[in-house]
Amino acid sequence: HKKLLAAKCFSLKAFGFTTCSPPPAVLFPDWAYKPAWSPGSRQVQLWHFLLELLGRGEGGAIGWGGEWGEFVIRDPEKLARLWGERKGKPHMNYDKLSRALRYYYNKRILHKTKGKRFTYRFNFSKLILVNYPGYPAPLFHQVTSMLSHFS
DNA sequence: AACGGAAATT
DNA sequence: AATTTCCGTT
Repeated sequence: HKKLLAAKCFSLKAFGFTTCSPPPAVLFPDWAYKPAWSPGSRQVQLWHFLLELLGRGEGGAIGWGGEWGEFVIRDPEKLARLWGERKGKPHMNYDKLSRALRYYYNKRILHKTKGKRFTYRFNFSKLILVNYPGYPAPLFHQVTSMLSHFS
């Protein structure tokens, strides 16, 4: 149960929040409270992880690009290594990580910037609506202001 | 490098 | 369900 709580706080971090002070019960949809073995439950998602690194300006492996929501993977194998460490998959590499990114195309979470090497783009509007249907309006504004980075 | 099918994993 | 693994094709 403690692990699930950590996952909730991590999701907060993914959107640029450093505390869990607003009650998690208000912030998270039902699936966040399901046990790990339950169908439909999840733990750390790849897009959480990417936003976490981008949010703290990690600098090395990944960084924001020029367009709205666009990001560039500067060191693909390093990013894969970090992701593998987070998920406990020591044999993770960019070939496999990028397959997971391509599965995001149909989910409307990500989009490829064609012609730009290692460059993808978040569909931020969909991201909030699709994954956090009951997102409270004040937090939505906090998220969008964090992302105004690009305006 | 990037794509996407297919099967396996958790 | 969300990847992970593998791999043939563009």
